Amino acid sequence: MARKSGSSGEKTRVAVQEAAVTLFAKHGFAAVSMRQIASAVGVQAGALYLYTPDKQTLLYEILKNHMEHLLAAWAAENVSAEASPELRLEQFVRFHIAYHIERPERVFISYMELRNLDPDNFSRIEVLRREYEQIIEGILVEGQAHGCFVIDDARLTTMAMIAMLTGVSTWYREGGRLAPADIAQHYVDMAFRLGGGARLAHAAE
Amino acid sequence: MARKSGSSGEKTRVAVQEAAVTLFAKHGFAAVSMRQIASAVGVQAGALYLYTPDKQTLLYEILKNHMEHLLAAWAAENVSAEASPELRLEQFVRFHIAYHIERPERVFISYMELRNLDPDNFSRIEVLRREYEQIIEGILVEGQAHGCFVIDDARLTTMAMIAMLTGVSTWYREGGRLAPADIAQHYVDMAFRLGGGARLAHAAE
DNA sequence: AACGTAACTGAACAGGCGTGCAGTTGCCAA
DNA sequence: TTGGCAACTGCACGCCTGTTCAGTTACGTT
Repeated sequence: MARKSGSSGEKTRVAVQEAAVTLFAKHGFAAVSMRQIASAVGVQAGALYLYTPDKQTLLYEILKNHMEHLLAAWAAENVSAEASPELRLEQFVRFHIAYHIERPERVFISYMELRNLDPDNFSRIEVLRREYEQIIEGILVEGQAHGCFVIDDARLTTMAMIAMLTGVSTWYREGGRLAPADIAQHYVDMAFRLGGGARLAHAAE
Repeated sequence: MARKSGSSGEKTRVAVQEAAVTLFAKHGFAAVSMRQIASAVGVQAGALYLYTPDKQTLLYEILKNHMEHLLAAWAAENVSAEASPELRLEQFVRFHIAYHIERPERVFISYMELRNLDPDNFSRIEVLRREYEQIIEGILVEGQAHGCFVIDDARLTTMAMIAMLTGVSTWYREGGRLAPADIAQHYVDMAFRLGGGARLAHAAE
């Protein structure tokens, strides 16, 4: 055999990325061989090099796609920059939780395999990460200026909030005790508490 | 050469663990070879097997030591079970932040390399992790019963708080903008906010 | 129907992997 | 001072690694 019947380059390209994502998430980048990826795709190892110049680039492309898609998805939410910081924080938290719950593997890889990027690729991804962090930091800073949030240290609160929100991907399992929408609601509440503006959202109390 | 002059089994045993911790933290378990560890210790690869039966056990021992030491260190804080939940939460947060800031490598490995444990070792470590999580969950639940904390979902708040607190190890660098004690204070404040008991600690505002 | 090219195989390369073990050396107790 | 053991070397084993490439087959176009 050589070329498979019904084969198409684009289909295989996608299959390679998906197989790599699944395997990297389960075993880690360094622990997965090109032969394992190839076998998951149903192809010989050599064929992978039609789609990536090397293993390192395969990882980089996965992280880059993930971050760019994340940023584009937030942009597509079309949350107006003139909306109140409270509304924007609520929207952001719902978006972040939903996005992270839906793509556990890519999220996992994206902060687990950063150290396996070579320095150049690492700093390219860092730029995108920073850009994403700026979204929430901007909301908090503006909310503080408006007086609707009470924050001691915006940078530290940003880091704490991102850690708290992203943490959902370490324990969430499909079909668990809470539905995604309930989880999102709880995180909205907790984000408001952290921001010192515990009103809105849940109202009452 | 064979035996080195001035050599002692116990010294080498410690050196092996420390070299492994440093290398695992920097490159990941799977990406580090026994030969690299040996070379960092100043020894040939074969000599490592005087101190560990295999690479897997070396990782397990590191995680186990870390978790046991963490639990023992908390116990040594001697925080009375009769103290108020507020006081206990404050003590716990200060302890957790200080501990995690002082041992970044071991902390990093302990949640990064869990998936590289074989199933038996994994569940042994999970028991210890659960035990640690119970400490904070217990404080929150009791505080809720006492009426000094206002919490919707204790389990979820626990996970959020642990993620927030442990997140410090992803960005903290020695000599950074904030001193450890300041960071701890901020995290105490934020923990109280999350727990819905924003009084105490910082007082005023 | 013939041809070019896209898709893929299968073997090969040099090097690294975890681990085992016979042999060598330094240290300490008798 | 001699024996025994603890500490370690150096090489070997079989296997796996990422990557390359000449050869083979299916598909799309002319």
